[in-house]
Amino acid sequence: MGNSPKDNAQNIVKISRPTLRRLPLYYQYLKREQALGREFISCTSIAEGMGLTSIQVRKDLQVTGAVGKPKVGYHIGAAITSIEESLGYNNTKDALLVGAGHLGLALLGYEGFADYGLNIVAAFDKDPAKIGTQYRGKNVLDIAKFPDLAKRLNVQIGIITVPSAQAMDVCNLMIESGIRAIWNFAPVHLVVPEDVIIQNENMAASLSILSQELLKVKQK
Amino acid sequence: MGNSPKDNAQNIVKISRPTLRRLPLYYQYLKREQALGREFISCTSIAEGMGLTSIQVRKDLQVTGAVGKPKVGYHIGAAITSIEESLGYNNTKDALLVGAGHLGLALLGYEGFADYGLNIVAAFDKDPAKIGTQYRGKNVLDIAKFPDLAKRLNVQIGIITVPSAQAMDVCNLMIESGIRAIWNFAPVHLVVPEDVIIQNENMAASLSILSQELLKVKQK
DNA sequence: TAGATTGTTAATCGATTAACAATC
DNA sequence: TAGATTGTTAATCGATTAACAATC
Repeated sequence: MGNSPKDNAQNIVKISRPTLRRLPLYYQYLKREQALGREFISCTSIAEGMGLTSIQVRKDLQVTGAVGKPKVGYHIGAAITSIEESLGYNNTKDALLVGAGHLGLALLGYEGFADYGLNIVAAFDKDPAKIGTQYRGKNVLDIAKFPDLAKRLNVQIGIITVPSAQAMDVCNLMIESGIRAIWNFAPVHLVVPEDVIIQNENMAASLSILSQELLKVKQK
Repeated sequence: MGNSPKDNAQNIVKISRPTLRRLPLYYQYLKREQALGREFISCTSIAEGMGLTSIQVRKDLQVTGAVGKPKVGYHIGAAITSIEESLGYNNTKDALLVGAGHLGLALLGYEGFADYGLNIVAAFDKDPAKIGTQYRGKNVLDIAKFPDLAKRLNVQIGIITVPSAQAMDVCNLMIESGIRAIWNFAPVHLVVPEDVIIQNENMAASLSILSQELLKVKQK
């Protein structure tokens, strides 16, 4: 019945880092094409629209389990579902955010995260002026309440948007409160136990790539 | 006089993408060690502190032109300077930002960018309620004034922090105004001419990596 | 001097690209 | 059917890791 050796591997498929970075982009792109009323799309077309090669698109979609038809291409809806499943977008995960500054509020209020299965439950801060306020229907709570709430809701994801100097303290607090994965926006290296996952959002890195490219162009 | 074949290559050294992403992290780390009063550091020590291998650290520092002494390690100050030079942190670049929402203001007010040679001159928005306001001494101006100011100051870098739906329009406006490099925070694929550099800050990608790791751990 | 640590060349690993067969 | 497009296997490219010689 046309079974591939992948069928029994199911969810356990390891997705490479570069592919993992591109999948959300496909997702965004396909969603947009779908909104335009399109039903099928070839990987050549995706590649052109996204500035990649068609082979890469095929390889990437393959790891999600998406299947296309020769001469027709991929069913957009099915491809979207495949990506959603392999990235876990469909089972929503709760998160708590610490640091209700502008960046924190930007993340707290960003509705787009729902698409990626992320629900930021509330924000925390130590500033009395911020505690008790709301932003887009979400509360800014006293940081002292963090451990209690995290444990009660069994939240696994923490988001750090405090200044660098406080990031390590917040990180420790999170770990003590049972947080297993930390999305860190402070430009510091956080030291964590083996079993805690850290994902650094490193804006300085992107910036470096940008200025490097700009430098290269100027030298020509 | 111990000249290496790299000496005449000077600034033209191509730095690989992965290295380019790590260099700012070394920079941050070394700055912190320097602040602690340390003068020399071995790559083993850097590697341990940052969760990398010592060989990788040596290779990375090498492309910046940093030179170490056997048994002593790298002079921290000199290594910092090397990174600064190869990433262009020392010649400050002006940038204009469009979209004075929370994310935009977070970037506008972030003092850390100065370290990376980026100076956000002003923000722009179309919302009359925001136009004319200030944040940390920087003005929020009418988007209508963008082309004029960009041309007059000969600004090369534009930062997009508007909602996805408006990003492409803003992008076009920037290009018409002479912007050559765009740092895009909207989760859309922007189509630009060959000679315009786009750097997408793709939060969804980082988020995907985080949830994927979390998924993997759970399955064990 | 002896030993630690850098610098450099070689080997491995993984991701991208190319080629081509399978198929609707 | 013929041709476009997928799926898959092989070849290339580049980055990481390993090994070792150079040197303070």
